[in-house]
Parts: sequence; C-alpha cells; structure tokens
Amino acid sequence: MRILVVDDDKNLCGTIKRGLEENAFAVDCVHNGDNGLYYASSTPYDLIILDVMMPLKSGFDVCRELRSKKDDTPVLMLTARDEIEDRVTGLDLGADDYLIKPFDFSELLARIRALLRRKGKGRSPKLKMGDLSLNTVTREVKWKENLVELTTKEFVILQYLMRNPNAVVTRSMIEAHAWDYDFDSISNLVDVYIRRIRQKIDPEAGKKIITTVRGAGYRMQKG
Amino acid sequence: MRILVVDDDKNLCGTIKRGLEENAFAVDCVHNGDNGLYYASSTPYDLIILDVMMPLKSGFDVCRELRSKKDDTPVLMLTARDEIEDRVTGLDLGADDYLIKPFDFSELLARIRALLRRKGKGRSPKLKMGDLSLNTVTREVKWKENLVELTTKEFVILQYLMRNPNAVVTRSMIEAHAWDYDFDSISNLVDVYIRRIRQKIDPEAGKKIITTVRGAGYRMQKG
DNA sequence: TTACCCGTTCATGTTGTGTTCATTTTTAAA
DNA sequence: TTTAAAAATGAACACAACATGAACGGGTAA
Repeated sequence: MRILVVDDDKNLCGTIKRGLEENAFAVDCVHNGDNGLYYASSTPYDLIILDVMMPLKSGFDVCRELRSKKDDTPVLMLTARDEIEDRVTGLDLGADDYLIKPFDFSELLARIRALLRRKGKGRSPKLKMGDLSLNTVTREVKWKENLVELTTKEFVILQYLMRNPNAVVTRSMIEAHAWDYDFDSISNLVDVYIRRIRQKIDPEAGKKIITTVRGAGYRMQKG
Repeated sequence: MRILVVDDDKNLCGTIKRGLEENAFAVDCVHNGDNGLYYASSTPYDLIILDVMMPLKSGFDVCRELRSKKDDTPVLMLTARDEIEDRVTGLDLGADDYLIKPFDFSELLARIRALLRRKGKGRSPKLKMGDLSLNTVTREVKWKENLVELTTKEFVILQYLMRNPNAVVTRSMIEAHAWDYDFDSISNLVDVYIRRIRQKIDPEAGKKIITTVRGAGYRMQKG
C-alpha cells in the first residue's frame, strides 16, 4: 500500500510517515502542492493525504486538479480547526474524508483503513489462500497452523501477492508497492525476497505456493 | 486509558488531571465547551468528564452534540449541588453518570472505573498472560507470584500491551495512549520503558515476554 | 536543605534487515 | 543439442533499528 503525504509542515510529515511505515505502508512525503500533483500523477498511489493550507497551491487546488484529470485515488484532507467550514468545500471538490488538525494518529489510521476498504483496496484484515493465512493486524502469517516469521518487507510483499490472487504480479508492480518513490529497478531484490518468503513458508513446497511466470512475474493461486 | 476533562475551573481541572495521572490514566484538559467538542471528536477518548456549568456552551450542550454525532464515549457529568434537578436532564441527554461538586476524589475514581467497566472499555480489572498477571484496580503486577514494582508510566504501557494480546503494538500507538496530546515523537522513550518493564518483570526472560517486531513495534503473545 | 524517585534525554554498543553481487540452475527458443 | 536470457541461490556487507547504561533535572518528601 503506497501513500502520498502532501504537507508543508515537514515535522508533521515525518511523524505521519513514521507511523504509517510502522503499519506496513510505503510512504512518500512532499512539501508543496506542485510536487504533490507531480508525484500523484506520475506514480500510482493507493491513497493521498492532503493538507489544505499550503503556500502557493492549496490542498483544494491539488484535489481539484487531480479529479479533473479523472484521477480517483482516495483523498484524505487535513484541515486546521478554524478551517472547519472548509470541510464542505473539500468534500465538494472530491475529497473522500477529512481530519481536523491536530489529530490522534490512531484516528488517522482508522480513517485510512476505512477509506481503503471503502474503495475496495484494503478489504479484510485477514487474507487466506489454501493452507496459508495472513493477518494484517497481528502481522501473523500461518502455514498449516505453523507461525511463519517474516520481516517487514517480506510481509509487505506477501500481502501484496495475496491481495492479487490468481493474477500475475510483475516485479515492477511489487517494487512500486513495496518501495518508496526512487527505486533503482535494475536489481534482483524482488527475486531475493521471493526466495526468502518461499523458504520461510516451506523450504520444499515454497515454489508451488508462489509460482514463477517466466518473463512476467509471480503468481499465487487461490484454492 | 485516555480521559478528557472539560471544565472552566482550571484549578479543579489541574487537580483532577493530577489525580487521574497518578492512577495511570492519560488526561487532557480543556476549559470550554467548544474545545471540548473539538477534542472529543478529533481524538478517541475512553471517557469524558463534563462540567455542566460553563460559559457559552454548557456540558449539556456538549453532551447533546456528541450524542447527535453518534459518539457513545462514556460521559460523566459534574454538577453543583443546587443544580441537582439537572440530573435528570443530563441523563436524558445521554450522560452515563453524574457527580455532585464538591466531591471526594476516590468517589470520582470509583465512578470512572464503574463506567469504564459498564461500557466494556475497562473490561475485567484483571489481565493475565501466562505467568504474568496485572490488576488494574490494585495496580499490582505479578510474575510467577512475585510482585513486580512498576512506576505509573511503566504500568500504563504494560497494561496497554496486555490489552492487545497477539497484536503488534507500534511505538506511535503506545505514545498516543500513554502520553498527552502533544508528544514529540522523535525519541526513544518507548524503547527505554520497554527495557525497564522487561528488566523488572524478569531480567532474563523479559525479552520473551515482550517480543520485538523489528520495524513495527512490540508484541505480547497470549498463552 | 538534602536526598530520592521518576520521567526523560543522550551517547554508545549490538544485531538483524535490506541490499548488493557473483555464481549456479532452469527455461525457452534457435 | 546448443545457447542466451531469466530466475534461483548463497554469501557478504552496510547501516538503520534496537538495546543498553548512565546521567540529567524537576518535583516531592524527610
């Protein structure tokens, strides 16, 4: 899950980024509206967090321009308290939800999850494929009742694969979802991670759980 | 457990805040109805203490607006003796309990505990995980029948972990629940506390009781 | 005042993860 | 069968994340 944070308050950006990364999101931060628009249109994000009050180009402006480009990425607006009446404006412009600053982080997280679910991106916290199950809340992965210990990156990648059952998931897709904006693509990082995930789930059956589609990517079959 | 106190009497607020913090609650204070509403709607509290008599917006007003927003956070009303007849009004508006000023602090505490229990937030006063047990009322923590002496903050954090068995609890989550509203997040305070708790429970087995989930946070396994 | 406790910060040590790279194995096409 | 590209593999390294010990300072009690 990739999230773009657009806020001129670098401090707040940092806090949000850290918190979200703890929750297995990949986060990019930019500090003005123009960069926000640029990032948003050049990369597929699952959600965009937009501060309303920014110099030069406001969150409203960014949101309006996004929607006029038929970009329907979920947008969560951050507004200061005395801008509350702007809420209506924001929602009119196509924002999906708003949050009043200062806010509690768990509240932000809850709203993000709700939005992703609503947009069909997040779905259930429990994923299951055959003998393999994954719980995004407890961060537990089980293979035939045995707990599988995965690192953060491994967990993110497996989760992404499981959210796309039966589909071929290309390396670039995995890279785009699991890493930040700037990623040097000429590397076999994804291969290495797939190997490790397979190994940890089951040293023998691993290759059957995540199959290789030569020339394209990887695939997990449902059932 | 986070509590919001709304009372225009700053002195009383301070007293309540201090008393509750000594009993392992995290407390925010605001001094008028508008701010109360704002805080209540932007942050998830476990309980709200509302003074009835406040200039501009009364406790009744705040309570009414809260409930009309489908917010069912437990509300404890504080009323002066000569406003007793207002009791009915308050309860009608959705307050859960009331207390007559001046009151005894232990009485306040008892009612808060009762409310939290009733609303299922406090759940059982006794938490248990393997050889470790924690009693929220007596504030006792036992490890294999041995009493463990924890400071307030240590107790709050351990309690929070134990209320979330098996789940990964991130640093941001711990910070949000154990500290007041504004917390400078770039610090290793949580790490230090975890270390102390582990040490006090059992210098050797500590790391097994509270496990580290690298890149995410900490976890306590049930069973 | 002095002494003490607790919450907090800081500097330093330790370890696991993310990443790179070189080499071997598999696969599909010539 | 041969060959080249794609993928798998194992090992090594760097650094960020975490662990740890010590010290500071404000508040409280003796």
